[in-house]
Amino acid sequence: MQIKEIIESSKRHWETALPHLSIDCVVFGFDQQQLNVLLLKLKDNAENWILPGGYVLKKEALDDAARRILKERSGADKIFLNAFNVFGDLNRSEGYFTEYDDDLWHKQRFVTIGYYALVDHESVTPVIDASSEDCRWMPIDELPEMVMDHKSIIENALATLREQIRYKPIGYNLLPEEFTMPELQRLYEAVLGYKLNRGNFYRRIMRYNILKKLDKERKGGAHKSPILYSFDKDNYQKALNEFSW
Amino acid sequence: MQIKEIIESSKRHWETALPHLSIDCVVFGFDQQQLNVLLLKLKDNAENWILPGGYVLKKEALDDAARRILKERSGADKIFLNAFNVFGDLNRSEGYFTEYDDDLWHKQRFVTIGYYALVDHESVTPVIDASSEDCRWMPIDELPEMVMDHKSIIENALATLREQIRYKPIGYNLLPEEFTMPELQRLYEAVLGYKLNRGNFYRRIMRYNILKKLDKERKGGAHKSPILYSFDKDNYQKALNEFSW
DNA sequence: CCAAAAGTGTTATAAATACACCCATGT
DNA sequence: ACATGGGTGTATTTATAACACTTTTGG
Repeated sequence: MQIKEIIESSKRHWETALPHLSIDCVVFGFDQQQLNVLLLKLKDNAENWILPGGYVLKKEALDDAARRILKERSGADKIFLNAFNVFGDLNRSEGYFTEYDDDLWHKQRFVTIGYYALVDHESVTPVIDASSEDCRWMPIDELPEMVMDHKSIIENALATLREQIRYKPIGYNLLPEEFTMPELQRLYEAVLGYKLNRGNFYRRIMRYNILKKLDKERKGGAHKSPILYSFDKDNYQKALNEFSW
Repeated sequence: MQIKEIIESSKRHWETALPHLSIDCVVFGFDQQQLNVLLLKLKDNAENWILPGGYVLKKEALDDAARRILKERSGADKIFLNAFNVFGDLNRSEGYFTEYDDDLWHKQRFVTIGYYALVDHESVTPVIDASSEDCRWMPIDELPEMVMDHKSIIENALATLREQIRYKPIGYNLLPEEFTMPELQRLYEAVLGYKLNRGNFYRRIMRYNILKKLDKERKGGAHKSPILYSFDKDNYQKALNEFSW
């Protein structure tokens, strides 16, 4: 980002957003192989990547801000969003923007709200905005160097996701509308980080009654066409509200 | 609180604290009978109670702020503190302080970080500060009318506590240094809201290996003196870090 | 003696885990 | 033919729950 652009955006932010408060989104996406996180690379910031984040408008609810930021960054719309932690240490942005004036927006002390989001990999077109030189999916087990405490924010989000998956269904927002059983299983394995037994997974998933079997198959593979499923929205929501997985 | 005092504190807060950001503490204490929450009643605020809360100093980490606020309000020192959620809706403080000028600190739009704290009931002396007319323990199943969204913040904290107790040990900060097995069981029952089987509870607790049996008993009861225990700090910490309860 | 506490035994039930079998089907 | 997918059977282990019995002990 050019100095001029930074100064410009700084003025705008002071006028429109709540100071000292930011939102960082850990956006998880699944590409049928592995779990990925959406990351940005700022211009002029060497090799360091950054979480898509933003600020809360003065008349905007926190959750709405997270949704807006995510939409701006990824084009993703129907998403599962959850505030999972707050990061408010003093030293978390130490050493950044030191060469700028103290009234620069970005140089404030920030408390950031960590949101994690589950999005369908396919429905997302990473948007490279004015301040970024790159925006892309990165696999969670090969994260690049990251700015400030952003890597530990991701690890914290992943730990939360792994706890959640044990007693709440996951997948509604990480998979396309229609998907197959092996795809769902691979998603679970990617989140948990280990293999699951196929037969047991099948029975367990079926027992929770959150799937609708569609009357069609995914053609074109090299082998037997797998059956397509979609989530039963009502039962899925019901399962989300209980906590007994 | 007198108008004059409000105006005074307003000036001070603008100088020392981060705007738009507050902390509210749900302080749980156990009195051998039931689970209680520490609540305040503001002067001039009719029948409405409020959570002990405060603001984050400009050069103060979030967790430190929560600890400080709690110490000021309760005198409690060695406490278990945990940020459990953020409350950032627009309408959460709507209708308060409407009769004051817009530059009043308290009239800002606030995003509040909810912390829950577990404290030893005995070690706390509720402090009635300048702005409060009352400060006391209230049982969680008989909460009074509360200001803004504070009642739902408590319910959210309690739900979090009930989830936590299923896979992490609870009690280190809710019980005195030395305690008996029946006391620990009553604590669990108070948190969960239902009775547990004694024999099974005994075995389960023992299996987790977090208790040190002391070589003495609690004398003076009407019946057989129960054995005193304390927590084995190392193993307790280890159990906290795993997540397999 | 009585009531609470401590510790253990037993049994039923449910859940998790690991394997294995059979059938279907697209190339 | 064969690799993948769908569906089910089954045996083992582990966890949870309900209940009961015994012994100890303070008053």
